[in-house]
Amino acid sequence: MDPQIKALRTRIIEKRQASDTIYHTVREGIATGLLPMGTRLREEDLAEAFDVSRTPVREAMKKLEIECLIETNSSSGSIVRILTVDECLDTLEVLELLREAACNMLMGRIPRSLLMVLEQNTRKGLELTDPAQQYENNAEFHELLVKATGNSVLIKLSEQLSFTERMITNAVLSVHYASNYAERHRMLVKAIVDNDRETAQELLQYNKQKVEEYMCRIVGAFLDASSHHLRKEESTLYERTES
Amino acid sequence: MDPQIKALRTRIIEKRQASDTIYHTVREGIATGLLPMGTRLREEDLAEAFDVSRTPVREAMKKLEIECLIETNSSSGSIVRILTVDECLDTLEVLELLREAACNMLMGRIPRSLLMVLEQNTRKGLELTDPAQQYENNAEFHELLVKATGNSVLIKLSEQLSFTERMITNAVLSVHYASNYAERHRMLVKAIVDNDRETAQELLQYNKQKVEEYMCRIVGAFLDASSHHLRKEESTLYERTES
DNA sequence: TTTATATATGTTGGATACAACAGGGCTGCC
DNA sequence: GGCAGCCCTGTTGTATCCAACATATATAAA
Repeated sequence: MDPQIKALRTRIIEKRQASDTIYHTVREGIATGLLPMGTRLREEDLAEAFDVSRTPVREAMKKLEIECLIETNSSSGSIVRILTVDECLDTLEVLELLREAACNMLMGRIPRSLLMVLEQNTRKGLELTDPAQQYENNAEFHELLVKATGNSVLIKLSEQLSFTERMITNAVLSVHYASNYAERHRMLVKAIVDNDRETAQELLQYNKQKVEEYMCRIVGAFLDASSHHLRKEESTLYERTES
Repeated sequence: MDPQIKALRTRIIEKRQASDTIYHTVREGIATGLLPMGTRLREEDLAEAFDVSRTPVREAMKKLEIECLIETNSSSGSIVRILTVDECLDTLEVLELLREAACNMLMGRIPRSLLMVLEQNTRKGLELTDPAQQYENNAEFHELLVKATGNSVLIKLSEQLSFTERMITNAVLSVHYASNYAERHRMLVKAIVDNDRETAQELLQYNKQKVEEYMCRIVGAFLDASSHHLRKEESTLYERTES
């Protein structure tokens, strides 16, 4: 059994179904990079690691499959799905979109209680220097805003995409996350509170630019790591849409 | 066994796993309204309907569960999840958002081949009078645009939300879908082709308004049908964000 | 009559055994 | 030596049995 799989060994918490525990644990393992893309996931191994039979493992696998986190080949088993560079870029693009939408939905109507939490977040963000922590702080900031919209669907989709972002970030941790973002976060909050659409738009635009830079650096890291996946050419977009 | 469950009886297609067939069939049943919200789904019944054991049924159920299409209570069984009015509105709001984003991404760069398909779609749309067909035509239009972006994540999320939209529409089919939309679709395509952002924005704005009206009518229909679920008050938003 | 307890029942959760299938390696023949 | 066919092995797919748990019900006692 792979040592990574062994590391998943977890006491099945009472009052929670085994398949749930397995699902969440494996999912977390994928996000953190403990189970890197391409890792083989044998049902038997997982069953042994969690000290259960294959049945709950299979249920967990089916859940992960529908989320496109693993890929199953009936004869050769499952692996943690390998994201292409395109998929990474697409994910970050849409995530950015949703976060922008959250800001727009909150314009001029941010609750005071949230404001304090945001203040706390950005204050902490100013002090952080570790890129991994900065990333976490940044993600938390946007998560707070998304949650504040109260739109359950937006919240759910954001969670999904943030998960992938986390996975990507952990996969290419050598790539530093854009720094100096905390100050901009403060300004963004102020703009939303003041219902100052112009400034907010400006900041979001800047943010978008930063994310693009970030994406480019990720692509670079990916291409260094594995040259199997190539960035799609603009021209292929058209071909693809013809089908 | 419920007659609805019986209606699912399907020959298991060779070369496709039973759990897959069950998953897709039940999912489609939920979308079309054959299995209305609240319908009880007993594993045993489904197993009998598909002439398999409970095992593949359970795997299918786990998939549906992770998509929030069914709700499972370990002791009393599963039901097709009952969407609250809030969730319906949230879904339509985000779906609208994604479709807008697709338009923006395509500004000035719509491939000619797609243009012809869109033309075909809108021409057909002008002739339709049946609200159900109009809805289908409308959904197809946006789906085409979304697919044309080539962003796999956007496409996937749109599919998810379109599914829910379909479900909602089928659930309250008495509510007529906004009509006279086909002509606006034509104009929108033209604006995208011409990179005429102003007109596009205007049309999208108008569209948003229409969708809001549509949503209001759905709320009305829902409240008529069941007064269990109430529209959230604005004030609760703040309370919710404090936690 | 009411309440508490025990029991019966319906439903899913988990374990185990077996089937099916694909892939690789080995052997035998050319 | 090379190639083809067969068998073996590894892995998932499915069936079936038993366990657990919650709910409803019936019964007996206060």
